[in-house]
Amino acid sequence: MMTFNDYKSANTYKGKSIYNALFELHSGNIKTKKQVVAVKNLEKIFRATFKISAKIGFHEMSLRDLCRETGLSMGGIYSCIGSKDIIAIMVKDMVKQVTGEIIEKALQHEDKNIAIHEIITHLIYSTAILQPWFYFLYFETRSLPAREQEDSKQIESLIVNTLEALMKQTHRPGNKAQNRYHFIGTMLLAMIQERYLKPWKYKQSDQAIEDYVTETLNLARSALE
Amino acid sequence: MMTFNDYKSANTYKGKSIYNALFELHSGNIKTKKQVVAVKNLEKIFRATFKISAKIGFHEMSLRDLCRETGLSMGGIYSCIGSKDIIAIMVKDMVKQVTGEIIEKALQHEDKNIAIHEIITHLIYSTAILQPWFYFLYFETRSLPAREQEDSKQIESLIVNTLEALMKQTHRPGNKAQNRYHFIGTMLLAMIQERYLKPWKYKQSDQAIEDYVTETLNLARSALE
DNA sequence: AACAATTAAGAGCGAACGCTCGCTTTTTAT
DNA sequence: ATAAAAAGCGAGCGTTCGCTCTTAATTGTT
Repeated sequence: MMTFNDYKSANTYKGKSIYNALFELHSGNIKTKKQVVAVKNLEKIFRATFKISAKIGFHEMSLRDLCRETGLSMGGIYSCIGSKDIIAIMVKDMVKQVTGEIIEKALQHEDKNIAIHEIITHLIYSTAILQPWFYFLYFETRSLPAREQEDSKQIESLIVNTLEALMKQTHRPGNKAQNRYHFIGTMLLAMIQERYLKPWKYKQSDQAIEDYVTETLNLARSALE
Repeated sequence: MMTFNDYKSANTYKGKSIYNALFELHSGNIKTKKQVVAVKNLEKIFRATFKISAKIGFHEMSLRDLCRETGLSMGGIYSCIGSKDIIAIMVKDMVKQVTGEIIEKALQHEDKNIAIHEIITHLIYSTAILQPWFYFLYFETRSLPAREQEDSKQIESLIVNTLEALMKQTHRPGNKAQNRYHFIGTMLLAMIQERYLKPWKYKQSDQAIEDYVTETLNLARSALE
């Protein structure tokens, strides 16, 4: 099994690079011209947003809170974002992109069992690296505009439906699990989410995360027998 | 296995009775003297709160939204609640009481396997009957005062720890699951929560809920083998 | 019918909200 | 060195917030 550190060092979205991706994805909403400047401030803004929102929620976070935490002024913040609400949309778009790429890549495997393992493993690792992003989207989906809310829910159903389809394709006759694939897919997603939704339970995460993956894969195996 | 309808008709907290319990639990915060009047309005207030908060979140719900949805005035609302924030605390207290009673009752069984089954079954049934209450608490725990937040998290850990302890007590030597009881307990809680956190996936709930219980019990069984 | 106690109403309060805009400072190019 | 461009600043705008308080209506009792 791939270790967390191996995955991390090969990952596209660690450190500052995610804010570069964000800048390219949302250049229309960003008045700041020069990418290096925008990226520097976007990092401040999103770090602060995650920190404050995790404690009190996105809507309760005022832009004055955000000024204090980032060290930027109102004007500085508003030259990097279109509006407060757009922050949430930007998070959704990043999460959607990351998740989509993981699934697309996994589906290229001939062996469907390997694909299932890869989706579970890479999603648990990715949601650990980008924990604040995934956590934020889960709790703030409701404050997105309706159209973006749909988008957010589709990320979830893409995961479950992909897992379900892959499990069906590995179906061996005599296996008792025939009609439970959707339920098992749901359970696997729930376990992926459990890990990034309750960070206080998994503080020493880097050490234990491979065990978490192993246990989750074991659950899948025993449920499928 | 007990059917949902059997459980429902024996349940203490269906219909108006939950608001009577709420009135007795929080009489200190309620200015309205006569219980029948208070209960009538509390029902309106909590129904409206759940409806609006589920869509946009508790903090985004203004008291003017609440007036519109309940048909009450500001004065009418404030004679039944101490403040907006106390609404969230009242929900937390109800959920805590309901969950505590289920676990306490289940622990009276001699047979630990029956106790485990009963906790899973009754929690899934109860969280279906009181879905808006449990859903609300999960998403709004962050907007509670710190002390009440702790209280809310303890409800979760009580469930997981109880399940873990019971599974340890049923441990048969030769069983491979020795060190996984906590993880399995976590998974079972995640499946209980999955059901009440994603209501749009389980609209036809009353029909399928017994299947959901069966599948969850199956997961527990296969994980423990 | 008269009166007291209770409940409902909703205008209005100060505080805080998201956001704008005129201005200053810093960076870049010439 | 100088001018132009970009970034950063923060007071202040109109609005909305949670909540209070006076007043009116309703209810219960005699």
